[in-house]
Amino acid sequence: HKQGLIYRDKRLVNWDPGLLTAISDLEVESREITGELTHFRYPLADTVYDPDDPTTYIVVATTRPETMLGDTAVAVHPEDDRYRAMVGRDVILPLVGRRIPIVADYYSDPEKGSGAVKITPAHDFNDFEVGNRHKLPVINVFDAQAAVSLQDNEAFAEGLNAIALRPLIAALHGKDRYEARAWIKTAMEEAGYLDQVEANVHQVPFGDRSGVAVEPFLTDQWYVNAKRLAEPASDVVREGKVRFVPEVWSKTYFDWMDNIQPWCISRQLWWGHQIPAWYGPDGHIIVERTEADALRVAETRYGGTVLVKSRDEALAAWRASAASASEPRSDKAPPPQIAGDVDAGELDGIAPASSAAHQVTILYRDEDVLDTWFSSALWPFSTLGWPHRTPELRKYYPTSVLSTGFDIIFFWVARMMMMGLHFLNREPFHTVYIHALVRDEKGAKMSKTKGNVVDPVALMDEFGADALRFTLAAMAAQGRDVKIAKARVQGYRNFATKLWNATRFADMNECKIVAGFDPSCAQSTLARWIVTEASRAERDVAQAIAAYRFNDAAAAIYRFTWNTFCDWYVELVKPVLSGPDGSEKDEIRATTAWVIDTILKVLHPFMPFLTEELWAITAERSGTTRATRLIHARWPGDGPRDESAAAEINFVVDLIATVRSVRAETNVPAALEADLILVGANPSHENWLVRHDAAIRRLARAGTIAVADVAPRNAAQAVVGDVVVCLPLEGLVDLDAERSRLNKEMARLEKEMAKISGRLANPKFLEKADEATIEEQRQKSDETSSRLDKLRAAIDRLDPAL
RNA sequence: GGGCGGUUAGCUCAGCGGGAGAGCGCUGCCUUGACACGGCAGAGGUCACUGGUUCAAUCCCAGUACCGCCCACCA
Repeated sequence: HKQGLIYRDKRLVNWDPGLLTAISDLEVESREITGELTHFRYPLADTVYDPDDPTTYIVVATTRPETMLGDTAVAVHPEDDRYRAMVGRDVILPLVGRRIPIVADYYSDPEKGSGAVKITPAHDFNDFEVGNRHKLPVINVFDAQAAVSLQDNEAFAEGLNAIALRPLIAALHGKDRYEARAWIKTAMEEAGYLDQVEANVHQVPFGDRSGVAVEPFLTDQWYVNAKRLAEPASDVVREGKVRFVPEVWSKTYFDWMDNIQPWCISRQLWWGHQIPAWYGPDGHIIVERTEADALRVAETRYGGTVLVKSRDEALAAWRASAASASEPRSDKAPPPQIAGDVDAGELDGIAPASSAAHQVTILYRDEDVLDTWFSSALWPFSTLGWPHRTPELRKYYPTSVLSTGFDIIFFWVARMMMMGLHFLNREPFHTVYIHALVRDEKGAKMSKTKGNVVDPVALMDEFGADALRFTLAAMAAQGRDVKIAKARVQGYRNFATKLWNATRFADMNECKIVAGFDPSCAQSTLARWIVTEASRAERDVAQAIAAYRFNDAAAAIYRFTWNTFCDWYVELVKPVLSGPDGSEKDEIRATTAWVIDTILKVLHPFMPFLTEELWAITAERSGTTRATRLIHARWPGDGPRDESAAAEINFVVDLIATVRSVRAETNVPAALEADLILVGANPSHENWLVRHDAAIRRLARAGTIAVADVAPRNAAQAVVGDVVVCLPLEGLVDLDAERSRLNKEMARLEKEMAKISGRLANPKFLEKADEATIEEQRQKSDETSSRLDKLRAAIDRLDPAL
């Protein structure tokens, strides 16, 4: 206040006649209304009105006929030839009799209505601006409830014949705006000034709490000079000290900051920080942090005793003392009525209190509270004990990342930036992460007032808090809005159950945590492979989180846990765990426990409750204790990698998957253990087959596994890398199904091959594409053609004629 | 009216210059000693439309259509 940043001003505000308060744009909701556009004729002054002669009047159109009571001009476009001659003349406002000018203003749009527009500065934002430009009087014709208020309305009566006005005032004073609208239309029609009424669809703003049409209304309010605060707040984003993620949102921020308007911060509500302003009887305003400070200032100013009372009491006391002060001078007009609800400013001019030492001066505190966003703007530091220089404030301000929705970039983010820079000279955070907005099933923004809120508690009751949290992370892709899909929450609940069961499996197989276990020393390929995959998953998740790509992070840990760990590792390891005790079994047990630990750590940010629980349970079952809770545990660092182990297991996985697919498609009975013959296997393939014999037999439902130089006839066959796997099941295999399966695969590969060779045959491709891409295409070409050769051979071997 | 965004499998959504993906749903098989909130195998998409840039476009650019959001709007 003392720096001139906060001031009191008389302005039009969006007034909610239901709540009797000024409301912010955020609380206004536009609705499409089918109404009427009423065209009135305003007769030219000093001319005889003739309904049949359009040169004797000017037509204006309005959707709010009742506002005509407050009209103080008619505006036409300066370059509109139709009205050029009329500019500077006056019209007589019908019913009222006020003489008002025709002004030229660019606001008037020749394309709309008649091209002439009535100007009501007290009840329309644009008209208010026009009024300022042309120094027009501002005539408020409504009260706070949006009822017509003409009785004792000096601005309205100014320059008019009071006696002639009486019938109009008697008819309209106190009438609701809509009743007044009807009355005026009728009266205008009866007087011959109604030109026409046309149907009209237009947007009308409603208060979203009261459901009442908002009315522009003239009041005294507290304002912040936001422009002065916005400049530094804009600069820190331009200079990169504060970054928006995704970056496009900085544009929204700049749009707001560059066009910032004075910010009305007073609200006529009960909840909130009460404005620390005290009014004295002479209209002086004292702004101090506390009432004690205000009293001290007031005592210096007024002398004597100063008391703070309620507004009503203070006004009554002032009125009484003003009356007694003016008594000896009976020629002075009586003090103006205290009108309106918030018009302390109108008290200017009331007789000042005497400064005699024995006198008592009454103050009252502003009853308004601060706009909720003003209070919220202080959040980054007021929560840390500001204005005191607390240790918390020193340690935690500035904060780091603000995560919020794009709908409050204006209201909250921008204001926190302004306040933080103003009060602490430092931006409140370095990154603003803008997430998507959850919408209802129709795509509408959730709103407490509309009641279309997706209830998170109900979803949590049904699927668990972790499932909901994971869903939100998985859907956090940086789009605009998200429709919450229940099936998806359910899917992630299933994921939680899956992990729970996998952990149970490990427990049943005594996969205990081994203190000091070093996964890089594991000997078995399975262990080395899963450790490699876990390390990859950890890296993927960490990178995605660092890039604020939470959906990618969630997907990476989901895939590893379910598709790699549960679907393959657990299945491959079963023969070992149910086999004889020994060093391999011990190692697999320890590795399994280690991998689960890694999953818990990496998954913890997404499913904190489940993982924390499992963290405790697994330790207890292992007979150990954890150094910390999971939430405080260290994120796993880079784990070891072993690409050759990965190649080996990938071959086994590929083999099993292929055999399963062939069996299913050629209708091999599920219970049948089919023998496998591998053609084209090299020595390491043979090693791998021996090493994983049990797992392959179990997972591929295989009988014996053998290696051969030549494929048997009439067997089902499939290509696995460089190897052809055959299921010699003459009589059991559906050979027609097998032939069509192979042909389908051929067709797919041939299409692929045609694409690749077309590319490689194109000289421009070879000339312009980068080398890595060309090399990649060559490799793909080799792989595809070798696969095609094997498939062709397989189809040939199926032909019984050969 | 101004601005921004979207249009990819039946549904909800990722991907975004060189092989079209996930979850749910759907089809077939499986009561396999962790899990039926499960397992295995599948089907399903000229990536809205039209033109352009490029050796190459679902991806970049322009336009069209439809959908949505924000701002303005009570003539």
